[in-house]
Parts: sequence; C-alpha cells; structure tokens
Amino acid sequence: MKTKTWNQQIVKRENKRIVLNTIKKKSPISRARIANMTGLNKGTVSSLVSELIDEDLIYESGPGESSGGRRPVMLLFNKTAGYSIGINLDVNYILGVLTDLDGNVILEEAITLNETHFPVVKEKLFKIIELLINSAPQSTYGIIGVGVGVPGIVNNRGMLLLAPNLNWKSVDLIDIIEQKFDLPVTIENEANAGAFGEMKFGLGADANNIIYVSVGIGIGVGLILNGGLFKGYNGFSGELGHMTIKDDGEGCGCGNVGCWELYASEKALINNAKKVIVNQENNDKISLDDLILLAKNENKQSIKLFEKIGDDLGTGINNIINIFNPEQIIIGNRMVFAKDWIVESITNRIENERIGFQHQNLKLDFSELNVYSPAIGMAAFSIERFFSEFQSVHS
Amino acid sequence: MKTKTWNQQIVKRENKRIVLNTIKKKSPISRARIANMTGLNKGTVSSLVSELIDEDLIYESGPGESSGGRRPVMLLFNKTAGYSIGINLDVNYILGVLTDLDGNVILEEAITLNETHFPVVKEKLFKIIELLINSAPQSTYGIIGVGVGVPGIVNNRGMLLLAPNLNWKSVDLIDIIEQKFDLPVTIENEANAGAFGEMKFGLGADANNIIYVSVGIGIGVGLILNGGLFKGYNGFSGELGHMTIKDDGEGCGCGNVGCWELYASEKALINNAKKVIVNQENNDKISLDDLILLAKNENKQSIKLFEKIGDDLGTGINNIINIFNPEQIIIGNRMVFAKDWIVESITNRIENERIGFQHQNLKLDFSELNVYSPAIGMAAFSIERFFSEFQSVHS
DNA sequence: AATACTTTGATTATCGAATAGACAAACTAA
DNA sequence: TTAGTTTGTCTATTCGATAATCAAAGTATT
Repeated sequence: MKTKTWNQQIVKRENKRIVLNTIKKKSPISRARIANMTGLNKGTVSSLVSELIDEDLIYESGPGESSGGRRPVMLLFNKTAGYSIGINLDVNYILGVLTDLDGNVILEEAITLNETHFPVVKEKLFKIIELLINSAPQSTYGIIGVGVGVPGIVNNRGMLLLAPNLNWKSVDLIDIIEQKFDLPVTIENEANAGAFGEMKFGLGADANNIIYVSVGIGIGVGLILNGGLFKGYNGFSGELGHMTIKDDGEGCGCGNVGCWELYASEKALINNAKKVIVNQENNDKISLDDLILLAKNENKQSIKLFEKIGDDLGTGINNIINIFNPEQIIIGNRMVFAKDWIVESITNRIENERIGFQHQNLKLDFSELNVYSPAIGMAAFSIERFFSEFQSVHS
Repeated sequence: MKTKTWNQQIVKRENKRIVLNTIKKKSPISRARIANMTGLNKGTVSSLVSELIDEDLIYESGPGESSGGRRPVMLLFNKTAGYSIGINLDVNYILGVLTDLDGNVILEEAITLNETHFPVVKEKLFKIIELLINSAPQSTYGIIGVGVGVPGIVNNRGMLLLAPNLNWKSVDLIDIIEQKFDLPVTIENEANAGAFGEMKFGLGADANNIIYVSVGIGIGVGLILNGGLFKGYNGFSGELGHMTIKDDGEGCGCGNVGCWELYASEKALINNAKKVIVNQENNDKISLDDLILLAKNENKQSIKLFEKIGDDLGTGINNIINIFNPEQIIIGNRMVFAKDWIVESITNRIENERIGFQHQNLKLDFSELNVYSPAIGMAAFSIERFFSEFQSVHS
C-alpha cells in the first residue's frame, strides 16, 4: 500500500509548478496577471516567483505596458538555465540534438550508420553525445540529461529488449551511457519519443489525446492519452504495426498474420514497387526517395503506389479512431515526405466510416518537426524529469 | 487556463480519502495501524477518523486483539450508509440492482423487453427504478444515485447519441430520469460500465490496466488505463467491435469493412450456425442458448462453430495485446457462457504471437460478475461520485 | 498642474492543517 | 509487582496560503 500522503510541502511544490508553467506558456507576464489567471493569492505568487528567480529558472525583464496603473514587472522563463540532449538512434543513422529547456534545437549532429554491430554503433553514439556536451553553452544547471530513442521494444525500466532491424537483444543502454557520462539517461521507443516530442513542442501542443503514427520501415505508434504517454503494463503498448488488418493475409515475423505494417509501411511500399516498376535501372535498390522523385515527375505508377499505401494507412487509422476516439492523429517519420500523394486516399478511407461523430472534430496532421520529433521528444523527457525532480529537491 | 490551485483544504480532503480507502480495504483496522500504513501522523489520523465517524461513513466495532500493549479500537466501513442503483438496459431485457456502498447486490429486478419503442421502455425503466428505490432500507444518505448502462454511443456529457439495436437516436436519458426522480444520474456505454464494474468489484480489483471485452450481439470494449476509465476525446473510445480485421471482408453497417464483430460476436455465431446446422426445427430462430445446449451434448457442429468464434476473438484480442499491452483482459457478456468451448482456440491464437514478452504476465479471464458487471459498474459510478463530491461539501 | 482613480507588488496578521512529542490508559510478559 | 509496549489523545510548533493593508507608480480628468 503506502499511499503517498499529502502535506503543505506538496501544496507549495504544485503551486510553484503552476506558476512556472504559467510563465512558460504566457511569457512575458506579470506577477499580478499570474495571480489573476491561476486564482492564487498575490502574496503567494510573489513569494513563489522570488524563489524561482533565486533558482535562476525565471528572470525579470523590465517594465511592461501599463493598463491604467503602475507598470508591471514582466517575468520570463529562463530557457537557457540548462540544456538537454536528445538522440534518435535509427537503423541507418544517428541524429542528435542539443535543446534548451524550451525544446528549441541549439545544435544538431548526425552520423550515418553503415553497420548495426553494437560496439561500432556504441562508439558513434558516444561520439555524438560527447560532441553535444562539449558544444553546450555554459549554464546554471548544465546538461540536465541524455535521452535516446531506439527502434525497438523497451520495457518499463528502460531496458531495450529487442530491436529487430538493428539485430540487437537485451541491451541495457541506460547503464552503459550513465557509466560513461554520469548524467541521467532515458531510453524510449522511437514512436513514444516522437509522440512526446509532438505533444511538448510540436503540433500536439494543445491536445490531450494524441495518437502519433510513425510510418517508416515499419509502423510504430505512440499514445498520448489524457495528457500523458501511455506505456501499458510493461511498456510495450503501441505496437499497432502488428495489428491484424487482414486475417487471411501473409505471415509476419512477429508470429501474427496480416499485420498493418505489411501493407502500409515504407517496406510495403518498396515491395509493391519492385513488383510493378520495371523500367528502372537497379530495380532491387529502389527507395522511398526514388519513388517520391518519380511521383514529383507525375509518374503514374509511382503515384498509384502511394495511393495504395495511403488507402492501407487509412484502414489502420480508421481502427485507431474507433479504438481511441483521439483528438488528434499525427503521422510522422519518413512517409511524411510523401504527404501530397497519400493524404487524399487516407481521408477517403476515413470518411467511409459512419459510426462516429468523431470526425467532426478530429485533427489529422502530418508532423512538422518531421524526423526531428523523436530526438526532440527524447530531449523533452529529460526536461520533464528535470523540472519534476527539481521541485522535490529544492525544499 | 484556470488551473486548479492547491491549498490546505485539498490536502485534508485527500488525506481523508486515503484514510477512508484504507479502512475500506483493510477493515477491520485500528487508528494506529492506519497511521503506520499510510505514513500519516497518529494525530492526523485520529482527527480525520473522528470526522468520518461523525459523518457516519465508518464506525467503531469494539476492541481488537492486543499485540503486546493496549488493545486497539477496530474501525469498520459503514457500507450501509447509503445505497446505489445500477441498471443494465439491454436490447432484450432490463436488469436493475440495488447495491450497498461496497458494491454488494442487495436486491435485483429484471424485466424482459418485447419491443424497444422508447415510451414503452421508458415506463419499464421507471418502474424498475421506483421498485428499487422503495425497497431500499432506511439509511443516512439514502439512494445516492442512479446509473444506467446502454447499448450505444454515449458522449462525454452522458447523452445517448445512437443505439442501433434499440433504434434510438439522441436521447437525453440523464434529463429524463433526473426530472422524474430527483437523483444524480449517470449514463454510460454498456462496455464502459462492465469494465468499471470489474475494476471496482470484480476480477480486476488489483490491476491498473484492464481491457474488458463485452461479447454480445455486437462487441464493445471498455478501457481501464492507468487505473481509470479511458473515454477518449468525446467519449466514443472502445469501439473495437468496428476495428477492421479483414480489409477485404464484407461491409458493416458502420461504413467500414471486415469489422471484428462481424466475425466474433453472438450475431456472427448465429449467422454461421444458420448456414451449417440444418437438422434443427426452427432454423431461423436458433439462439446462443440452443448452441450451448448442443455443445453440452457434444454436438460436433456446434463445438466447431464455437471454436471458430474463439479463433476470431483471438485475432482481435491479439490486436488488443499489441495495442495496449494490458495487465488483464476480461471477457464479459453472454459469450462467457460458452467459455468451455472457446477458451482454447482463443489462447491458441494468442500464443502464435511472438513479438511481445507480454504474455508472460497477461491475465486472460472470463467475467465472474457475468451479466451483472454492467449493472454493478453503473452502481459503482454513483458510489465513486458520492465519495468524491462528498468530501468537497463537508468542509 | 492638481486631483482622483487604478494597478502592481510587498508586507503583515491570521487561519488551517500536518507533525513531533508528551502523556495517560490499557494491555502483556517476566 | 514491575517493566516495557501499544494505543489514542492532546498540545505546541511549523509551514504555507489567504485576506487585508499599504506604498509606489502609473493613467485619466478637469
């Protein structure tokens, strides 16, 4: 049992968080306005603000416009009080970003991967982290954490259990990175990272129920439910790529049949393409980029291939709508580049569905953070942790 | 914005809730033990307990066993301080229960429905509610609320938007019942009600992530995520009956194709049966009960029909596992009666799936509350509301 | 320029709730 | 008998939010 009990310290911590969040969102803002918006007493706000200033998390920026009385002192969030490192470890490349506490990318570094052998990848990963650490500006709190998004199954304790496309199994990345750099480390599934990134610093900023669909080689899904990442009992939720949508379909490596990602992923697109397109020089080296180039030149075959993918994506998205009744669906990862040729067949498929009044206010978007969303999301996890642990420490 | 701020009253209210819940779960229990278990100060517990006694929510039951010192005064939850009414309004019948504050069924009433014309059903519903109200024992707080579970789509504000099998549309049941009885009314989808009932007073008592699959004429699903009912943006979540599992399958009334409930519901079973079983007198009046009777007599055809349903149920359950990574899946509603003939084909289908380490600790259960789970769940909603609103009122 | 009114932010007195610790009552064990 | 333990109440203290007051710094009106 041992339920968390409540006391005045918690009240203070939570009110302080409210004040800080208000400043983050509505900056620049005065003490008086914070009191008005939150309902907190002016005195309470004053005292909490003065603590936040002492902690260097906010600062006064000088007087603002008067609204018929004494001019207010405007407060700003000090987004450079620390920096966060977020990394997207993908199959073909590693992308690392350094962000401020507001999720702005200060610096980015990328390395391509030619092989996925663990020791090799590890060295490249270390190199990127080191580079980012060394390039970070001086700040009060320094590097507050490192987050790495991985294309695989991660359990609740951050252990990477299986990454089929990297050919890795049971890797304790947290321990390995913490040993080397002595910083708080977060490991998450790439789709969860993307979802979190979109919620915190992307298109999902004002929605509470967001389904982020990462369409790359495979399909992974990150679930933001009631304003938080939903990870399931062991951390394995969101494997919608292995949702059966064709129960008499072909077998999948996962043991199921007719999995969604067999029909609607980048891999599916390329497989389809190989069967159809013959007037290509290296038929077996055809890529998503090639097909996009063809589509841009109005190649009918290519456009048709994309429309088929869009249609199959629509089938799964329909399921998502019926399952979650989300406020927003965000499609991310590399398939976003093909938006122009898939968006119509997706919406056509969705509009067939009549059960719900859902569509009246469903937002369907394509990621704008783009391939950055997982890296930014991983940086966001550390930022989140920094602020929630911070409050507990500073009395 | 207007975030809820924190203050001492909230601290007290929450600590009081902790004390009450501890007594509910661990009763009989002494003040000292509550302080030990929760971490609250002895004095705090004493004062909160004395308020709870004044409010008649708990009572002292006399001295308990000494453990080497002064004998403790044991405290008990006063489950008869009020009563709750929960009703399952189904297509063929209405089932109403009267429960105490601990979810125990004190009384039940059922009426069969021959037609679903709204005025007729309304009168029968009123009659059941009236009967239950009048039969309730005298108590401090009386009837604390009425909840009605309905086979249809209910929005966030409790409006029944669509009930295809009743042929109803846009019915404001809350208003209608509140007008008549002047009691707090809750309306919920039947699957959500069942899920809630199982969590509060059924098999799901100690799990936090439960997927309740109601297999009746159609299939509805109630989602308990992170310890609470997940309803989606508008309240329409859990329509997994209309999840496509066969994208080249037949059309469904919902506008989609190949919906799960076309293959794995009671309706599907009966449709299949009609095609196969011919040595029956009234072939077009065959029912689930008939088929169960046949299966009990080891009728091969019937058993095979159930195994097929189990297999198709397994396909959808596999999807559920991949989507949610739940701690527990509970199958409810009438198909539970066929457990013996479907359980094996379900588990066979599930075990094919190898992606997850999920199954290591997934509990797959058949409801024991049975057809009572939605009614009990509806009663549970009122109980929940009673306790959370109560605290705010009593200073 | 003088006056009245407003807005801002700090300060002070008060209140409410949790906590630590003291205490008496009621028990067990030796 | 005596010593130690457990229980539950009571008191003094602490902490944080609030209401109310106030001075400073502005605007609007005449």
